[in-house]
Order: sequence, then C-alpha cells, then structure tokens
Amino acid sequence: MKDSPKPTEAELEILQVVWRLEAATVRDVHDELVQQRDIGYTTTLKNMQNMVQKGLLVRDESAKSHIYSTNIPQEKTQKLLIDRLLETAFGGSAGRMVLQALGHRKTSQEELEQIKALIEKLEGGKS
Amino acid sequence: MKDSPKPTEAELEILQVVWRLEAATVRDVHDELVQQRDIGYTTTLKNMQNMVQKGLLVRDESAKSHIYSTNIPQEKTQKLLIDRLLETAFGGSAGRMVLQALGHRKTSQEELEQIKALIEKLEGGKS
DNA sequence: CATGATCTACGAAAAAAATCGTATAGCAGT
DNA sequence: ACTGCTATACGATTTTTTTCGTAGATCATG
Repeated sequence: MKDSPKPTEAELEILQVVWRLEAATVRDVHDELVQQRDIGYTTTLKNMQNMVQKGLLVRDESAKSHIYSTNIPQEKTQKLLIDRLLETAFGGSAGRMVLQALGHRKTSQEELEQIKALIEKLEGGKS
Repeated sequence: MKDSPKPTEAELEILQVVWRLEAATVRDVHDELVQQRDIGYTTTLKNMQNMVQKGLLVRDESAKSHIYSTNIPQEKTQKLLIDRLLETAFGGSAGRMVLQALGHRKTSQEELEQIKALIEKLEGGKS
C-alpha cells in the first residue's frame, strides 16, 4: 500500500462500479458502462486487466468468469482527486471549491445538514 | 459560448496563471511553470498556441512578445471540472464531495462562514 | 551593422490512454 | 460430440496529450 496510483478517467468509471458492487465480473462492469456511453466489451476487459497490472484491482480467477475487486479505498482516491483538482483549478482553496460545488447544483437537505454539522465541528476545534 | 472546452491538465496549469495575471506573455507563464516542474520553454509556447487554436486563449500579436489572455470564465471552468469529478468519482453526490473536501484539509474561518451562509440560503429557498 | 538574446512558427516525436479485432478456450444444451 | 454462447488473452491501432528540436524573425546594444 505504498503507491499512490493515479487512476485515469476510464479507470475511475470502472472503480465506481467495483466500489459499489464490492466484487464484479467484467460483464457486470461493462453492462453498466455501456449504459453511459458507447464502448466495446473488450475495451472494458482490457482496462480491467490493466488495472490488475497496476494494482488497482485484484482478481479471483478460480471461476470461469474472473471476479474483480479492489483494495483501493474509495475515500483515499477521492481525496487524491480532490487534491489534484484543488491545486490545478482552485489554487488550493478548498473553500472556493466547496462554494462552487454547492452553488451550482442541488444538494439534498440531509447532506446540507451533514455539512453544516461538520462545519460546526471544525469551527469548534478552532477556538 | 456554445462549446464546452475540456482543458487538459497542462492547459489548466496555464489557465491558472493567466487567470491570475489577466494578461501574460509566454515568458510570464513559463517562468511560473518552471518553478513547479521541469519543462521546456517551447513546450509552454506550443501549449499556449494550441490553446489559442482551441479558443481557450486569445492573443494580441501587435507586440513582439504576444500577449495572451482568456475570455474563458474561471468559474465556468471550475464548474465543469467539478461536474466531471462529481460524476467520475463521487457518483454525482455533491454533498459527499464537499464533506471529503472539508474533512481532509483546513479551511479558513472566513470561508467556513461563507459556506454556512450559502447553506442557509439554499435551505431557505427550499421551503 | 554585427552579435547575441529572445521570440514565434512548425513539425515531429514521445508518452499516455483508450479502443478494438482476432484467436482461443470452457461450458451448456442438444 | 457438435454448436453456440461467453470468457479471457494478446497484440495492434487510434486518439489524445505532452514534449521538444530546429529554423527563422526581431530587437537591443555595443
């Protein structure tokens, strides 16, 4: 767990699905991707194979259809990507980024509450 | 304003500088980039030329050193990138993304207040 | 006005990412 | 056992992005 792999866009699409399903075959993943955009089965296969190579996925080959899963924590990857975006597009200001994110899209009441709670906590610890 | 330009990583680096300086020569931009990483002058030049091609930058060629600027609003680009990240890494949930962003890095008191204010406003408009 | 420094133009290459075609093997049902 | 369906393997190609070398123009200055 020492490397910080930088998943590509296509790899992230796949990770999304694997994170959600916990474990999945190429077919599982592909069926989802194909709903989002035009892509061939072997493309998905190849990508997932590459991801195994890179250590982004692990696979169980015991069955005919290999089962893929990941030990890359979703949160860690999210943090990595946020950091990247923060640097490249927001000059490092998390606040401005959050404002953008919240300002331009609807967020559920519940999530807003969570955020507010987090802010309270952050402010509390400040003092 | 009908196109949705998807700046690449390298292009974003450049946009960062141009946004900040408002107008800049290749030299201006390059001098900043070179402090962040190893890169040749002509690389920066070429990138900026390509960006003009794509409509990401405009340039004034009247002087010997061309002056570049942009009419691409920073906010719009930020929104685009956030949307992208939101889809590819957070399954579309802005709330979860914000929680990540705030949770893992320090944000100024002032920004926290701004965010809180925004949330209030969003909740208010909800009814 | 010759020299050196600084630019731009242009093409091409290297690197990175994504896509797909073809071959082959296992399995299921007939 | 034959046929068709579904998988993986593997190589190759295409596309996108990034990088830089070289040539020629312009300017400053001695």
